[in-house]
Amino acid sequence: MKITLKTIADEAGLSVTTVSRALAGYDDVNEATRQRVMEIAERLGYQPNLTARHLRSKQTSTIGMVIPRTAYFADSFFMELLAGVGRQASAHGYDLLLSVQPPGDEELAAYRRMVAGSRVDGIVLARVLRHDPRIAYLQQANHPFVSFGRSETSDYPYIDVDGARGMRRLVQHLAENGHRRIAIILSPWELAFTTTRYEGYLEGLDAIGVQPDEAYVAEGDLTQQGGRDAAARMLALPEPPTAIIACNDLMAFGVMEAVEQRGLRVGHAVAVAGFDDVPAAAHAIPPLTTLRQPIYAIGCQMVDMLVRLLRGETLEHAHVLIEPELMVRASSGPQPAQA
Amino acid sequence: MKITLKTIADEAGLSVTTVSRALAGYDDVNEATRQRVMEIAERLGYQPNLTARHLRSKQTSTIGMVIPRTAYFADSFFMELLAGVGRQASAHGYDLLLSVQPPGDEELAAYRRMVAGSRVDGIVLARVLRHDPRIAYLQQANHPFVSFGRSETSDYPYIDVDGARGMRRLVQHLAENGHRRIAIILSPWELAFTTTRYEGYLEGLDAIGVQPDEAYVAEGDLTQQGGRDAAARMLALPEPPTAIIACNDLMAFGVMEAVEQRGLRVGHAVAVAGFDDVPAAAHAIPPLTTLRQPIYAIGCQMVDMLVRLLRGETLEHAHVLIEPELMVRASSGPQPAQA
DNA sequence: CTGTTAGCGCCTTCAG
DNA sequence: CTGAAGGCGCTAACAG
Repeated sequence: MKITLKTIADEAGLSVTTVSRALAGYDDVNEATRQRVMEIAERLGYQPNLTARHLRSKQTSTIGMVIPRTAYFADSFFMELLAGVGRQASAHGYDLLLSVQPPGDEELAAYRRMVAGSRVDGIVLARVLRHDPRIAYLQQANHPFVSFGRSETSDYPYIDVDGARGMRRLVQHLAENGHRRIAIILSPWELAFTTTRYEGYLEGLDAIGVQPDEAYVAEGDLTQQGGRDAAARMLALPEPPTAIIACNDLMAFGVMEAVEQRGLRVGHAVAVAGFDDVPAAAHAIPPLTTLRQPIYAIGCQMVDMLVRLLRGETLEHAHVLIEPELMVRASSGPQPAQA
Repeated sequence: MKITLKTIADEAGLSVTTVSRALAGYDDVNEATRQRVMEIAERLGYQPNLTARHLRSKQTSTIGMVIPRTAYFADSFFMELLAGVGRQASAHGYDLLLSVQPPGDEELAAYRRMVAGSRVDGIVLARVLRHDPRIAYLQQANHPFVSFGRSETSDYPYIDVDGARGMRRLVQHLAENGHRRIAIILSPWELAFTTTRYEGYLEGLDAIGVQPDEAYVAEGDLTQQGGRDAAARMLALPEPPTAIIACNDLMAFGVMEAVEQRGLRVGHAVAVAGFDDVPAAAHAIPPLTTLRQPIYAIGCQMVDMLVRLLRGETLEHAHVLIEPELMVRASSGPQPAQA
């Protein structure tokens, strides 16, 4: 038998209203009455029905997050983000509603259920697309959200890693190591960050006085396999690149495979670099040079922003740009680099 | 403005009831009427208020999970479990409600909110204690749940890794490599699995005809630091162990540190083994011999069990025991082992 | 085939 | 200081 306000009211010979107010700490309740109510509630182990409360109050103290069930779920990106989001949500007294969905229509439907179904107060989302239907929906529904990643076409609160800056820095680093033929394996174009990273790459080349070469630009699918295939094609060119940048670490691991399959040594004949700094990057052989995204911290910060939004505060900094940290490791030789 | 059944009812000149039934697909609605209702709902982008529906139906299609915010959260245990649980919950059409809490009273309170607050249909929990107040609560509240781990004192549906069997196997492996002085660094006693693993260790020693020695048994705290300290003490004994088992990989990494700090070589002078097979185990130097727990798969299976429970089915196998796989790697020499 | 009534459990006016 | 009434949005039983 569930204990409700009514149970307590009957037991105390009071009305539900009074019990509710006594427990809520209103000051228009006789102190003796309150004591009695509290005592009974305690004894019966009363726990308010949160569903009912949410229906009434139109607030849920819950933050929503939809996690795509994709092939490249294998990379730990969402898990780490989730850890940060969960951690900080907890700190602010929020729970997390999670929906794991195959990307596409079902994913969008999950957002609709959460938002229009009044299950969450706000939403955190990641992996922004250039034309992102989720964001279009959330904006049109006027529902609070913060995203990891930005698209140029519209304005909303986000945190993003400054991919352009990171890439410029990386190209510079490779140039300092003597490289001129620097290739890049991009992420799919529909991902918003692809554009900025590509621009950074081009700017980096420009800064070192190198003409971009179409043959040195490929589009990958973020998987290790994809990285390997793209790299294999490039290495078969008459003038193969001496350095290959991949837009994530997973593809970079694939690049390393391709380099070795050609009988070349990573960090010597060919420099390889990634993006993310997943845990495995430091343990790869050789350790992978990469641009570190502090995903856990970003998750925390997104929640901070979102909670402020939910409190009705206005964000002084609605657009946060974080510089990725260049982790120089042995994969980006040629000269022996320290781990 | 939120679109509710009433919005549609007004628009269509019908009662809320009829609209509800039309959308729910009842067959006592005029087909023409249904078409009209559906059309309007579609046009207005109607989305049922799930909170209201849950209140009415007393079902939420949501599975709850409370994640402790502990020091040893750093190990990826909960993240991997969560991935499995999320994956499979999604497959069954369930969402996940997550509450990250500091362990202790607040943790229990989170369970109470979820259960008594009617926010979830069932609960998945992990890291069972010998006397686990969460389980006591869930049993008393008669709320469906499945746990990863068992306690001997009471009966409920669980999945567990057969720690005793794993330890017997591991001790045997070490004995085959010539070890007789085999030490163990246990997890805290309050964790239910500590007992079974310790028993397996003792049985393993018995099987190879070795008398257990109290000096070779220590209690660790599951952290790397803790493993290092415990191992350092043992290695300082007049007759130090030649093999050290740690109850999780994190502590095993600490053990490896301690061994090296004493100027000894892991896998040669001293064999080291862990439990879990976290991703880093295979990449450690030398790679760590360990007992693999298929945590992701266990998460999936727990949800399968739970969903069956929620459907009112009875579980033919309410107690599932999984054998951990012994991953033999170089850390458990003496003779050079293959990775 | 459709509408009225009722209630899930809670909270917030508004009377008394 | 306390209670009655109303409604959040939805659905089920019962009339008509």
